[in-house]
Amino acid sequence: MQNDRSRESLLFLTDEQLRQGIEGMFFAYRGFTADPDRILDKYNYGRAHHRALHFINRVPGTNVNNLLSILGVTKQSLNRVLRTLIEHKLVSLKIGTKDRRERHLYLTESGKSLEKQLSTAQSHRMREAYRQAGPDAVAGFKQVLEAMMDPKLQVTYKKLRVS
Amino acid sequence: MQNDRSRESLLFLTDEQLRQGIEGMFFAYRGFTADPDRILDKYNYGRAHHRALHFINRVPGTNVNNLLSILGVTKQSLNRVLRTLIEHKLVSLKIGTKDRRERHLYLTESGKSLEKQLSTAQSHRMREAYRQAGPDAVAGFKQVLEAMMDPKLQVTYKKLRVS
DNA sequence: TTGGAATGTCAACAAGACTGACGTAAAATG
DNA sequence: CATTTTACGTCAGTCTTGTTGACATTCCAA
Repeated sequence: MQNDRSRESLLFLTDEQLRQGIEGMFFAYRGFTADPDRILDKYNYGRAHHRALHFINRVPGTNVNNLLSILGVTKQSLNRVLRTLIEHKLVSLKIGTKDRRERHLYLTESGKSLEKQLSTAQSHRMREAYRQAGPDAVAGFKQVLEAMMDPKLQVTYKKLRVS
Repeated sequence: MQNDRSRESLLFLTDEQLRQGIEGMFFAYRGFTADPDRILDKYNYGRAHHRALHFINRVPGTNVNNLLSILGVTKQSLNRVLRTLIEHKLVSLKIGTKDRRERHLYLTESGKSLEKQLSTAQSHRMREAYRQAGPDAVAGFKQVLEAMMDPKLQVTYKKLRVS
């Protein structure tokens, strides 16, 4: 068993297999973003807006620093996106009661509505891919994705899972 | 069996499951590009250069149009990248013998060397992720990725596989 | 009370994507 | 042979999203 396992592990990790994984990630990510991108275009937003909406929805009341660490961009970059979302009333700010330096972020009703539109489109493709591949494949898919993350992001990812 | 299958399929496709897949793709893609990005930075290149090098290496002698359809960008965008790669002697041009309008693209020795550096770094992470997840997980990973692609890109992806 | 943390903002810049328009060479076609 | 189409390059301008650096404000905590 241990031997079979080892042999298999050695065999299946050919350069060709790895290359397929690399190209798979590249092409799949294009598909992954394609549907939301079309919706965002209509409202003159970009992927950065989508990401902000997604994680504010996911962690309502998050402060800016927390969001920054999830998104992995600079505050200046996030701030520009956040400013337009606030101007357009998709995101609302609440100044912290305990620590009044902190700004807590929430989606407004229209923010929730757009987020829903985007996640529905993205989930639809994900659902179809899951359905085609089957439950076992999905389990494997997630295992590999998780193992591919930087350790810190892996922690972030898991935290989101339980919160 | 059919019933179990159906029930399982319905059960495991919860919103939470789909959301995890979405966030998994987001965080994993960051890991996926992190190592090559560090190398590219040192040479003042970007991801666009990496992608061009990767696919020219993968399909030596490809013409510009074919590369465009793989990368899914405009010719102006690709041209900018290609121009610097040619100036820096990482890529060489050969005018087609049969159709002299076509430019066939090849990596030079230094081009191959940089591509090797990049793909080694990227493969290393992929290999580790594969090793951690195991062979069955890898098979599932690829199935889901493939099912997530746009149909046209799925064809492109498969063509690269056999060529 | 003062240092540092959290946040915002201004400015400048770069990569990398886009559109649109135009030019050239060569192949394909009527 | 004349015309059209194709392949490719290029110029110009715009947009999004990222970066760094500098500086101001607010306010918690030592």
